[in-house]
Formats: sequence, structure tokens, C-alpha cells
Amino acid sequence: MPSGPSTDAERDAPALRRKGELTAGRILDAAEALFAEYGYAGTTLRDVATRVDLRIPSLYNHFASKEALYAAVLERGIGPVLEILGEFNAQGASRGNPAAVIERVMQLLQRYPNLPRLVFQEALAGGHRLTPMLRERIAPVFGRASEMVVASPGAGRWTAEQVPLLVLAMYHVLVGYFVSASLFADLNGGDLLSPPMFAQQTALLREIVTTLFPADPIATP
Amino acid sequence: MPSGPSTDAERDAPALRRKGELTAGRILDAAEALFAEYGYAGTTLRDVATRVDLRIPSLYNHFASKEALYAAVLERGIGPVLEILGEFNAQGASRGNPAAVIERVMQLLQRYPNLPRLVFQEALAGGHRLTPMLRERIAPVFGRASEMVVASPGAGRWTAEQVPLLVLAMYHVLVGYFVSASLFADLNGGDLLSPPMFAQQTALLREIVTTLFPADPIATP
DNA sequence: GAATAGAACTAGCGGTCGTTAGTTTTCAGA
DNA sequence: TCTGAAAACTAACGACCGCTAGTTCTATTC
Repeated sequence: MPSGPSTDAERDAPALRRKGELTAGRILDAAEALFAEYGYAGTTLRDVATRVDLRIPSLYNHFASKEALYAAVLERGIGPVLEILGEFNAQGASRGNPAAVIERVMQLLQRYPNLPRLVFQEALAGGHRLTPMLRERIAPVFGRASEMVVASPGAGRWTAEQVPLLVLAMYHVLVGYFVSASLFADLNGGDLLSPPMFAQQTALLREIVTTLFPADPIATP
Repeated sequence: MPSGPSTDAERDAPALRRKGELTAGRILDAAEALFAEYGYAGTTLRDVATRVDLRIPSLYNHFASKEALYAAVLERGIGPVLEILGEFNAQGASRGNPAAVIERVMQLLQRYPNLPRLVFQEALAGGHRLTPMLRERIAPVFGRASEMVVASPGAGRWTAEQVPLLVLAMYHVLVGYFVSASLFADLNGGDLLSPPMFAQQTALLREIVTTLFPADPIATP
């Protein structure tokens, strides 16, 4: 057992542990887009394989089953969002102003446009396909967001029972914008995901939030 | 042309033209619930048949294919909503106040709780499965709603570019509430569809709308 | 450069899908 | 009550689904 640099069980990844991890990433990309657009049942492993230019059995070298692939897609997609919300929560509810959270989330959703549709597919399914682990991480988010709103400066006019419904409403406005983008383009012609429209939506959200939660302390009697 | 009662081609239905139309209605009910919950791809004709206690081929006596059944479900579900919105629009944009429309729609959605999920399933699919006829009827609704808001008393503070996005946001808040109900119950325990919660949501919506569109003319400078 | 494990492949299985053909039962109208 | 059509049924087809066994190619590691 001449150690040297030592063949210790798990040494840290140099940069990319195996070539296959790159393939796994490409599979996740393809599956994410397809699951978001067609849902779980509407997505076939054949579609995924075709999209990454592989044969179906090769997928099983990276993911044990279709369900496991779906869980991995969800985990990779939702993880970053939960982290961001966690950061905001850690900053202390006092300092976090709602408008800032919303702009941050909008930026994130613009980078991952598949995510809102993915989340809504899951919401429509009633969360039946959520990993227990993921469910545990998602569950507290809503309550924390409500606490944050309650502690924010301009929350005075809303009762404790109204705040959760307000949070839910803001969530629907945020993600609904992305979910409806394709249908909106089909029916009305405008592209909601274009930069100017996106900027308008962000500005509108800021205005709505500052109207519903007037930050100036002069408004409170 | 001696009319009388006359065996004229199509006389109005006495009450129920054929026994089979009742069966068709039961099939539509079952299919609506299943399509709303599991989506198009996730719903099986076997599931539908089981739900109405029939064998699969009997479904084909009433609907030519799975796609035709889906189109019929959508048509029957969305039709009443379009009519209500049409009524409001016909009343003249001047008289229709946004809060009234919202309460009316909420009442309607409470009666047809499957409808919002059905609509969102279609939105996620990008409207690819919309009948051309249905698409034509849905397309103008959004523009009309925007016109109505623009013409309403308290719309002064919003620009012409903001109004469509506001309408879209309100739409997402309205239907999102029903779409998220099951996931919300799963994660947080509260039943959004219970009467007290529903009343709270309605009241909150009224308050939000009157805040965003202050009706009192004293507010306009 | 040889050894070895990882990652791709071919071929195919069992099951379920939407759909059809053909037959029997049920029901409305004379 | 009789008759014809509407509406239910049985049986089964071809296509596609997720998945597996077994094999070949490829890349990492001494």
C-alpha cells in the first residue's frame, strides 16, 4: 500500500470526473425541455434519446428509469431557486423587500425558462411525482415567504390571513407569465419572452408590489 | 307548406333527444375530470370507459377519436366562460367594473373546478390541441378584456402598454388559485377550495382590484 | 501499451395504447 | 307489437411504450 498521492476512496473531482457526466448533463437538458413542454406522460424516452443523438438503452447508463430521470430534472431545476429563496430568507426578513425578491426571481426565471412550465406541470399533477426529499425542501418555502411579507415595511394593510393568499397570487403572476408565453404568442402575436416585453413585465411587477405594499412609512397612520 | 306541428326536418329537442346524449354527457364529465388531472397524454380511453362503466368501443359511438373527445370537452368547458365574458363586453365597457367581472368569474370557476386546470394544460401545450374554431373564439377575449380595463374608471394610472400585462396577471391569479389548490393542500394542508378560503380569496381579489384601479374619482388629479 | 471499467450499441420482450371489425342488445317510433 | 336504428358488446390488430439482456466500442488508469 504505497500511498503517494494516495488512492483514498473519493478524492475531489478534478474538473469533470468522468466523460459520462457530460452526457448526463445533455440528457438532463433534453429531458427538461421535453418534460416542460409535453409533461411526464407526453414525453417518451425515444424523444429524449433522439434529442441527444443516442439510443434509448444508453440513457439507462445514466438514469435508472424514466421516473428517476424526471426526478433528476426536477432536482436540478428547482434546486437553484430554493437556494436563492433561502439566501433571501437568511438575510433576515427585515431587510428583504418584496420588490427585490421578485426582480431576482424574474432574472432567474429568464435564465431557466423551462422551470416555470416544469413546476406547473407538477402542480397540475398535484405533486404526486415529487420526490419526498424535494417535497420536504419545497414545503417550508411558502410559509417563509409569507413571514417575510408580514415582516416587510408595507404589509400593514393586509391581515395575517390575507398574506399567504397574496404570496400565492404573486407566485402565480410570476410563473404564469412564462407558462402562458407560448399560448399568448400563438393567440395574440406578441412574444412575452422578448427583452422589451420582459423588461415591461418586470417594471409592472415592481409597480404592483410597491402599490400593494407601500414602503413609505408616511402611508401608515 | 302546411306547417302545423309538421315533421319539419329539425324540430327542437323535446327534452332529451336521444338516450345516447345522456351517455355522451357522462363521458364528457369523466373525460373532463381526467384530462384536467392527468393531461391529454396521461389520460387513457380505458380510464374514461371505466369511469362511466362502459367498454372502450362504446365511446366511439359518441366521439370519433380521443382527440375529438378532448376537443368536445374543451368546447363544452370553455363555452360558458366565453359567453359570460361576451355578456360583460356587450354591456358596454363603460359600465363593467373590473371587480364585478372578477367576482362573476370566480363564481363560475367554483362551479366548474376542472376548467382552470384544463385551460392550463392547454396553455402548457402551447395551444397545439386547440380547435381552430375554439382558437378563433378565444383569441379576441384578451384584447376585449384589455379594452374594458382601459375604459374603466380607475385605469388612469396605467399606460396602454401595461394594461394587457395587467390583464394577463389577473388571469393568472384567478385560474392559478384553482390550479395550485391540490399541490397547496398537499404541501401546506389548507384546502383552498373550501368555502371559507374561497370567500377570503374572493374578498382579497376585490381588494387588490380596487387598490390597483381606485374607482373613486377623487384619486385622479 | 495492456488491462479494466465505463458507455455506447443491437435485438427484442411484455404490456398498454388508440382504434377497428363484426355481433348482440336495447330502445324509440309506427 | 313489430321494426329498424342506436348503442352496447367481444375480440383482436398494429403501433408504440418502458425496459432488459447481451455485445461491442471507447476511454481512463496503471
